[in-house]
Amino acid sequence: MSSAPPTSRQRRKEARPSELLDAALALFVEKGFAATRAEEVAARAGVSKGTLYLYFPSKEELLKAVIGHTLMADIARGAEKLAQAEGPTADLLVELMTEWWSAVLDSPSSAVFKLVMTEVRNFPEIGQYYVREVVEPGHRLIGTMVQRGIDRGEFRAVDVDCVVHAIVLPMVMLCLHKHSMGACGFTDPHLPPPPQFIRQHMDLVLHGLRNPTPAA
Amino acid sequence: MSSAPPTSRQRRKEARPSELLDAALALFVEKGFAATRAEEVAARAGVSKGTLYLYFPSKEELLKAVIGHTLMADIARGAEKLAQAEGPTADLLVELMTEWWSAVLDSPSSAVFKLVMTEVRNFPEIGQYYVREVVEPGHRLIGTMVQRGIDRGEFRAVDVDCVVHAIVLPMVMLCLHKHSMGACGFTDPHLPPPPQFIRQHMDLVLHGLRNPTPAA
Amino acid sequence: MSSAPPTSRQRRKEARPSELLDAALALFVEKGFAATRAEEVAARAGVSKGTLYLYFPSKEELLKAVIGHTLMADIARGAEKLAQAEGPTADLLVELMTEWWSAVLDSPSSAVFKLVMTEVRNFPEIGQYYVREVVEPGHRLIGTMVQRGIDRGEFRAVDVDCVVHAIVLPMVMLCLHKHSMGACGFTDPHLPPPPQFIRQHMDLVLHGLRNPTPAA
Amino acid sequence: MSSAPPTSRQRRKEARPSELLDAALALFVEKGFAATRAEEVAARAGVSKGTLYLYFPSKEELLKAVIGHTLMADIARGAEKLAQAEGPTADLLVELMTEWWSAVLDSPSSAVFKLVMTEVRNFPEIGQYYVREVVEPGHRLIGTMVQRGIDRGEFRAVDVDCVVHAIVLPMVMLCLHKHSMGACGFTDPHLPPPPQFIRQHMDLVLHGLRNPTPAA
DNA sequence: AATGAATGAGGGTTCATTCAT
DNA sequence: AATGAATGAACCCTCATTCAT
Repeated sequence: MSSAPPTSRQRRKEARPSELLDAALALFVEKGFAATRAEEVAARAGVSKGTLYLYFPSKEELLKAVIGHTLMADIARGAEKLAQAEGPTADLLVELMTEWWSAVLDSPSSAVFKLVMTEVRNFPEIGQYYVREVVEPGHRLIGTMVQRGIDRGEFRAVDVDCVVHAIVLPMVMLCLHKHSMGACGFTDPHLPPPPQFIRQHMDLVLHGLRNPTPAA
Repeated sequence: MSSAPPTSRQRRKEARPSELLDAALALFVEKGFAATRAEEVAARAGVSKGTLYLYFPSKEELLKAVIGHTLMADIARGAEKLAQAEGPTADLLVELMTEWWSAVLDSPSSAVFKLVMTEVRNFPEIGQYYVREVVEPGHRLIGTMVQRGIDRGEFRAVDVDCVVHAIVLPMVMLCLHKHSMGACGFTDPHLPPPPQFIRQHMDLVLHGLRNPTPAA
Repeated sequence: MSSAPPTSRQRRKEARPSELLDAALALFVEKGFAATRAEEVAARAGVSKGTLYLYFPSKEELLKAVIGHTLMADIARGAEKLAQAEGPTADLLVELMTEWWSAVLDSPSSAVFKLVMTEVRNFPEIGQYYVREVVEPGHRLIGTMVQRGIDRGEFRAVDVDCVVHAIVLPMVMLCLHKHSMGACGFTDPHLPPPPQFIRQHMDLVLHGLRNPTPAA
Repeated sequence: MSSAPPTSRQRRKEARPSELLDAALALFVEKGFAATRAEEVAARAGVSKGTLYLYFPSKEELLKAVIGHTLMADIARGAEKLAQAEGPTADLLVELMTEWWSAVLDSPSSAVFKLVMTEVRNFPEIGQYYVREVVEPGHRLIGTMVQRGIDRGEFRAVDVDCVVHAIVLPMVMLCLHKHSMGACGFTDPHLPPPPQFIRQHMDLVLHGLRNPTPAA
């Protein structure tokens, strides 16, 4: 009955918020929230200034929506894969981290890290959201894997949280770098391309973890 | 002739730029460059709006001066210490890194990392300066130490650049965190206090480096 | 042919302009013309923004139509009654003024006085219309009655125009008050309810008119 | 010591708020609050847009200040004169009302009545202020005079409040008219010039008050 | 050298009006 | 006839910068 084919007008209306959020993310990360004009966001999404305000009540609400809208999908997808994994923990971790972070680095999600960093102090709600939805689930996931390695006798009995940080922080830095120095062409000549860097980094950390006398 | 003892007025005058730079660094890092009003900087430095423009021709020039003014000292000091060090490389690295980064984290220098990150894309000159004065000297210094460990047979023959990154990136993240999420009270409950975190992190990395058959 | 009973759609269509005018009058008087949004008028009339523009080419034309549409009927009705009246002039005036103004105060017509007052200076055509259709007929009507009282020896030979003003101005103020201070709950505690006020006021004025030696 | 002659800069700064308030009153009454642009107010006061905001934090605060700033003086002056008056009550009332309202009509104060009327519904605080500072003191003052006339046997024992309204409402209407229809050139041809109208009006009302058997 | 009043360009937001559906 | 998405001119307000004192 009500399944009439959506008119082009309707199709636009449904796509609009997403288009605006994408445009906003790109610009907020590039120039900063304060230095981005609402009109620029609209223009990049291909609409006029007024239209932006049809979908978001203010620039600030747009910012919050940007944070909420992105990452979600990627986080969920990562969680699933990690949870179902089988086999030697070290291999698993290397494989999954390499894959997941490579994907994030290639997607707009990578920009969110910088956006949160630059804007939390002006909009603390952003921080709450980020900790709850990103930091904690992520930390828990990886921590579980590391603990599994220890429990199985594959890893030394190290401090789990510290290892998680050692794994994650450089990855986050990579994301931050991509959207700051990296985007300006200041690519550190010592830095290999991301997937390779990630693998090397994981190897290094896991080498430090490996139990010299496995299940002996 | 000009060696008369400086009057309090003169002393003030010489201190002004530095006071303004400190104020500017704090505010730029807290609110972002674009969201910081020139008058706020002046007020925090205890002078009037007009006075700011007596010392810096524009807000943008003030930003560049802020970047240039800070870090310098800390970098130089660190370089000296590392260069003169003696003894087993691992111990040296742990000791010096712990000490230097702890100092940086406690000083306003730590803020510069965030400032560069947030503003490079709007002012690329900042990036050039940062790479030349901070990234490269720092990388070279630590790289030299790692190489020394390998040369002496203390470390495995790993990729030096990768190790340097593994050492440095989490430290930089710590600085970024301090001035973003951390400043909002979102302290990761898994994160130990900085000096301890640094030491743990260095231990982990160096454990991964250590040669199982030293000088065998 | 066209005498088929009007469908509900047609009935709607004919009622539309009137519903819009009522909504517009209420809102223009409440918030002022400039502060009223076209969409609010439409919403209060139960139609969409676009529909408003089907009936009125612009917000300004809507305003003019509002002025023209109201009052007309009330004015005409009052004129008729006054013209046919018989008996002692004082009684007639008291009776008719009390009745007519009470009716006006209870109807939306009372709002027009305020609307004219607030908007003439921005739309002078409103003033011309108001003077021609309301002020002059009204003044002439009451003036005729007063003159009749003087001619019959019932009233002193006062200045007719001045008396008309003395009668009318407080009534108009009552209307203005109702839609400004009164609508905000600032009812003057000294003010009796309208019909009683009108009667008292008429008594006072007519006491000042009455000839002490009638037809002596 | 601190009585240095005020520089021209200082003199301007002190005069500014007043100049802005005068400009604002004139424009708000002419075009209505909503239809007046902040820049117009500034321009009429001979300053730039930004300067307006140096003295008033928003357009709305400017409106409130306008109401509060005007009338004050005139009200106070009127109160004094009325209080000190001597002689037959009727003469006193005629004299003082004529003089005071003529003065008000010639001053910018007369505009405040219209401003309050047009804007109360959007800014109810205005109403509270107006009732407290203008309506009630004024009513009390005139009421006292009328009561005095009754007490001395000069006036009939009429309803005092009703008389006060009969006296005042036409005067207020005169003020409203001056700044609405009157300002558009729609001068009622039956209306004599204000001072004469006021005197005639007072005569009419007092004739209705006068006791036919004074002190008999 | 220091101040802070003044400026005016710039950016967020609203809303009358249009027009494809 | 009716809708409501889209537009863009207009308006409030901010703030970097200037300059008379």
